[in-house]
Formats: sequence, C-alpha cells, structure tokens
Amino acid sequence: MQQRRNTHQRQLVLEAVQGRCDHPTADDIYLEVRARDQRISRATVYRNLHLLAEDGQITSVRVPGGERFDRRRDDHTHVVCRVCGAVADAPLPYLDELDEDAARATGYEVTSHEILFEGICPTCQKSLRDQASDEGHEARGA
Amino acid sequence: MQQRRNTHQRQLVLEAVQGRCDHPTADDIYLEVRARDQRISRATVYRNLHLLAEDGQITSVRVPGGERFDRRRDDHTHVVCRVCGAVADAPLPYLDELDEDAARATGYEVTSHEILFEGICPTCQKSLRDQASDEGHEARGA
DNA sequence: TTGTCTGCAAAATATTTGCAGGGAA
DNA sequence: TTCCCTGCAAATATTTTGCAGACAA
Repeated sequence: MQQRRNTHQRQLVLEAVQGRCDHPTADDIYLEVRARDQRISRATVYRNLHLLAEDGQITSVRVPGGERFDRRRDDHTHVVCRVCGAVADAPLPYLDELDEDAARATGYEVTSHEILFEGICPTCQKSLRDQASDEGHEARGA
Repeated sequence: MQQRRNTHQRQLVLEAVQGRCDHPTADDIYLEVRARDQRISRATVYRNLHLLAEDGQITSVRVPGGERFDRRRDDHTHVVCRVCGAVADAPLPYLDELDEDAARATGYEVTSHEILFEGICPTCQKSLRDQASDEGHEARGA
C-alpha cells in the first residue's frame, strides 16, 4: 500500500460507505458526504473511493449499470435486481476450486472470481404481482 | 421477441460479432462494420448490438471497463486480464445449484448468474516476466 | 401503406485529469 | 519542508435520444 494521508475527506467517504448496508454508487456516496461537508468535490469522492478499494478498506462491485461500493471486505457474492437495480449480498462461500479450474481451462493465471446473480428482489416481485392483478381487473372490467 | 426487420446494418453487425473470437467492445464492432459500409453510424451499431443481445443471437458480457460482446450463445464464464483487459472464454459448466442457493439466501427470485474470473493472460504473464528480468539486468548494470 | 430502422447531431451519463493552492506528517 | 491531497473546471469516454426521412414487409 502506498503512503496515504489520513484526510478529513477520506474519512468521511469511508464512513459514508460503512454506514450503508445497501450498495451505493459513487454518486450516492458523494451526496451523503456532501450533506456533511458542503465543500467536498465529486472528484475527491471518486478518487477516495478508488483509493479505499485499492487498499482493501471497502470493496468495489461491478454490476450492469456501473460500479457500486460495499462496506464488507470479505469475499462474497451479489445479487442484482433486474427491475430496480437493487444489489444485495449473497452469503455463499468462496469457491477456490473454480479459480483452479478456470486457470487450467484458459492458461490465465487466475487470482480471483466474482459471481453476480441476476433476479428480482422481493419488493419488485410484489410490485409485479400487484401490477399483474391490477391488469387482470382491468381486462375483466373492459 | 418483438417484430424485427432484417436490415443490412443489423446483418453486418451480427456478422462482425460472429466473425470474432475475442470479445469486442461496441466500438470495436463499429469500426469493423464501418470498414464494410462507410455510412453506418455509431448509434445504429449500439442499437443493433442491444437488439441482437436481447434476442439472444449474441451475448453481452459485462466486465470492468464496459460491455463486451460474445458470438457464443451458450452459458459459459469469462476471464478478464487485469493488465491488458483481454477477455477469454472459460469453458466451465453452468452451476444450476448456485442459483438455488442464492435464492434461498437472499429472498430474490434468481434467474441466472455470471461468473467473471480475474487474472493475467498468457501474453501479459510473459511481458511481466521479461520486464522483471530487464529490471534485473538494469539493477545489476547500475 | 405501416411502422420499424437509420443517420446525424445533440444530449445525457459517468468518470477522469490538469493545475495551483492546502494541509498532513 | 515535503509531496500527497483537494477543489474547480474542463476534458474524456461512452452510450442514448430526438427527429425527419428511408426502407422492409
């Protein structure tokens, strides 16, 4: 890890990520930090998010639509809702043997993997059910 | 699948993706198609890539740095090189049971997953070795 | 004829960078 | 004092969208 200075801004960014259990975007964090200190710029938030991720103090999660951040530091997987984009942790064990299999199959030197599940979150499941039932009423009414 | 018209442009985009075994970006395809027909616009290429992916004629692969496209249509995983960004297929079997595990653990209705391995491709492994040995020479020389 | 598709240009996003001054160590 | 870090603004990079005309069916 490179020489890092412990700045007020970096501290705020770290606290903002650690304070959330959803998986915020860089901009979510910017807004949060911004509410605490009006003078912090977007560039600083982006820079610090990446520095913190590089140092392993937070984790960067790549999902369709962009990058999210995670206060958890242990290896785990994620599920993303294909309706609303919500991201949740999926506490499955890390499968070391997959890395070996992939290395054997590709010739790459494999250091890690990420598993991203896609599906529909409980909230959207409910909305879809309600919507379907509304449409049912309309169809019968019309 | 929605009503689709079989346009010249769409055909060119499809052929461009199918003609490559690396995993091109949207812009790679644009350049390729462009070489065959000077009048095709970027917007058309982007639109068609997404339509083709939606229809399942090609696959969209999300990796750090953006979206890539894949001529393969079957479920499989990918490895991305963290040095040069090259993407390769990792022919591992699809693990259905993971989806069930994730659904149980999260309450999401899980429809699929994607596994992305990270590592270093054979070419970059070699470059790094050569570079290391060069530095060794310099160090000894200096 | 109908309605999808296209090219163009502008717009919308998302993220990064140059730079001069500021502040942690 | 050193040099990493910051805010600002401009620059990038990537993808999307409005629109009028083109063309497949």
